[in-house]
Parts: sequence; structure tokens; C-alpha cells
Amino acid sequence: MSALPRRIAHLDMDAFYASVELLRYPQLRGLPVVIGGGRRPADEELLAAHGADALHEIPVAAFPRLRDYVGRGVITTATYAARSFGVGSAMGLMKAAKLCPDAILLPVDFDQYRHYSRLFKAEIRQLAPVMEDRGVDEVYIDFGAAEGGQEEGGRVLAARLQAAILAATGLTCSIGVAPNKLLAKMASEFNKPNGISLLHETDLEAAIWPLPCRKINGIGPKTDDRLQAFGIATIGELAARAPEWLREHFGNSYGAWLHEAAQGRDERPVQGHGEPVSISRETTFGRDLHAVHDKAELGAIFTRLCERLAADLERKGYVGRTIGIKIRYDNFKTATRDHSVECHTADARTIRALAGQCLKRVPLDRRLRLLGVRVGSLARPGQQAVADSLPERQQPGLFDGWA
DNA sequence: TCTGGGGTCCTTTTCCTT
DNA sequence: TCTGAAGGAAAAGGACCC
Repeated sequence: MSALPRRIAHLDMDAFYASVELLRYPQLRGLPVVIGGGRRPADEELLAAHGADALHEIPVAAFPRLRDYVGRGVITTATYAARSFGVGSAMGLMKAAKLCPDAILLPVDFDQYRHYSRLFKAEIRQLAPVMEDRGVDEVYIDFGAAEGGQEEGGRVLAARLQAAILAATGLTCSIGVAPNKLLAKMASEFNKPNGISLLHETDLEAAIWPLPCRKINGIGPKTDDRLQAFGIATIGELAARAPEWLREHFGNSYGAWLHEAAQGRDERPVQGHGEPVSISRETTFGRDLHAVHDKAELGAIFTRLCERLAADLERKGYVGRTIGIKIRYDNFKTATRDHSVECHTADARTIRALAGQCLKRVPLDRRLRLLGVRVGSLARPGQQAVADSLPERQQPGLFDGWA
């Protein structure tokens, strides 16, 4: 036993994408705004189109409405005003347009979100050096390794972090501090937005057990359905099941984990550094495409994906030796194929050649809605090029034209 | 009905070698 | 050459997350 209990924080930016957008377009505050789909015009284009000198001067009436949207796409996030109409994340844009036709539609702008992501994480590192990146808008922080992390159970450092992030970015965040990552993650949701929640081991029964199982990070819709079928709705009900019973019904590994999670136990450390396992690019087409009838179009998309992927690898400084493809058919079934070679590569043409081989191993008789290319088994450059391990002759086939 | 674009991790299946 | 077992690695699929 260590002298002090572990204190780990989970920090979650409040409605991150929407908040970043509202920093840029304060005139949209309070209005139903939906973010998703499409490509965003450059700021200069926008300003010129509306004769404005600054983004906040663009009149609200000039923004596109959901009702005018044509095509595929889903909502990435929505403001609370939009959510009150019943629209929300992952909903198709066409469906959302029926529920709230007047909502303003903003295309996602990952460059902006990444920019603010870097800003707030830099602030955190100044105050707490051991930080684990969990995506663009959230992190875990080891409060035990930071000055003031144990004061008032973590409240002092949490407040300091919030103040620093607000000053640097104008954005608010919510922080949960708990004995481990599992509980910290749940705690950060207790008091949103701009909240701080402190959780101790003794709070398990009162604060965690009444919650639905779905609140546990790692229990998704499928598992939740199965649990419900057994009459298990809350974490407390899950905790009451014997570990043997859980292992029997959910497998040795997952069943044991379910038991531990329900007891609020989690020994995972905060990992200060992390290397990616794979890097990929994928795209959903505007309409479903057929391998034969839309050969030229598919070929061009495929090449473009490989080029963008190669550029990503180059920019991030990786090479990989497992090249894979992913396709999604018009019935939403997904197939993947991959292939590992001896030498690492980040070369677009090599990736395309190897991914093309993978494509030949998957049925292409129905229409496709999505195509993706992936590179795994990553390493830092320095290895030999992979060109000499390419197959000498491609198998003749129906789809040679683009694959 | 509609379901994006990244990712990670785990389990199961398949393939290869001995 | 065939057959089968065993074990490991790679491939494939699925669940989950933001």
C-alpha cells in the first residue's frame, strides 16, 4: 500500500467542437447548430462571399440551413438548442433535417479543433507532466505526479487546470478526480459543464452503483442489450452478479473485466506517451459505386486515398509493413483484408499496389458505399523500401482496371 | 430509415510450419 | 505423399470510443 491513494483525473472539454465553433461565430450562440458533413470553405472565401471583415460579422441569415442539405452524412455534434429538437450525434443529416430544418449546418473543421486541442493540452502539461492523450478533447492526468494534485482530494489542481485552459483558449472543461481511470472518467460527467467532481472509493455504492451499465467506458450498446436481457440495468446489479456467472456468459476475459469494472476497480496506469498502432484513410461515396460500372471513379478515389495516407505517414514520421483495405457494401456489411510484407513503406504507389492486391481478395459483386486504406505495424523510418517484395505479376481479373 | 472518419483492442478463424 | 496434431502468427471481424 502506498502512503497516499492514487488520484487520477479525467478531463473532458465541454461540447468541444461546438464550443470552438461558437468562439469563431459568437453570433450563433443560443441557436440550433449542427456540425457535420461537407467541406468547409476557407475563411477568406466566406468573408468575401458575405462582404464581411471578420467572421463574427457574417449575418446569421447567411449560414446554410439543414433543410438545404443534400446527400449523405451524419451529425458529429449538435448544440443544446439543436438537441432539444431531438437531433444528436451520429444521426443522419437527412433525418435531422426533417426534425429541425432551420438548424444551422456547419461542416466539421478538424484543423481548428486540432489547433485548440494542442493549446489546451499544452496548458495541462505545464501544470501536470504525466498526461495521457485520449483523443482530441479529453485526457487522463496523473495527479499523484503533479504539484498540488493531492490537495483537497485534487480539487486545487483541478481548479488551476480549468483556469489555465479558460485563459488560454476561452473554453471550459469538466474534470473528475478519482482513485483510477475508470472512475475518473465517470466522475468527469457528473457535473458538466465546467464542473469538478471528486470521487473516493467509499463513494462507489452511492454514486456509481445506481448508474446504468452503459455509463461504464467499455460497455457499449451490444453488451448493454445483453445485460438488459438478463435483467441487469444498473452497475449495482452488475456488481451483484458472481464473477463466475459473468465469465460464463461473457467470456473469461470480458466477464472478469465486467466484474472488476462494476466493483470500481481499475489498475491501468496513466500512460504519458503513446505510439499509434495504425494510420488509415477512408471515405464514404456520395452515391454507392459499382466495381465495374464505376471503375474510373473508384480508381481515382482509391489512388487519392493512398496518396493522402502516404502524406499522413510522411507528416507523422511513420512507415508501416501491414497494408490493408476496408470496404463497406451498400447493405452496410463491412469487409477488411490486409497483407504484411517484409519491408516498411510510406510510399503512395507501393501502398496502392499492395492494397490493390488486397482488393482482389474481396467480393466486389455488390455496390460499395465506402472504401478505406490502412497501414499498420508502424515503425519509425530507416527501413528499406518495400518495392522488391511486390508480386511480380498481378492476377488477371475483372477489377484490374482500378484495383 | 439511416447510419462519418478516425482509431484501439479483443476474439475467432485461417494459415503455416513442424 | 497423405494425415493429423499442435502452436504461433497473421488475417478477419466485431465491439467500442471520440
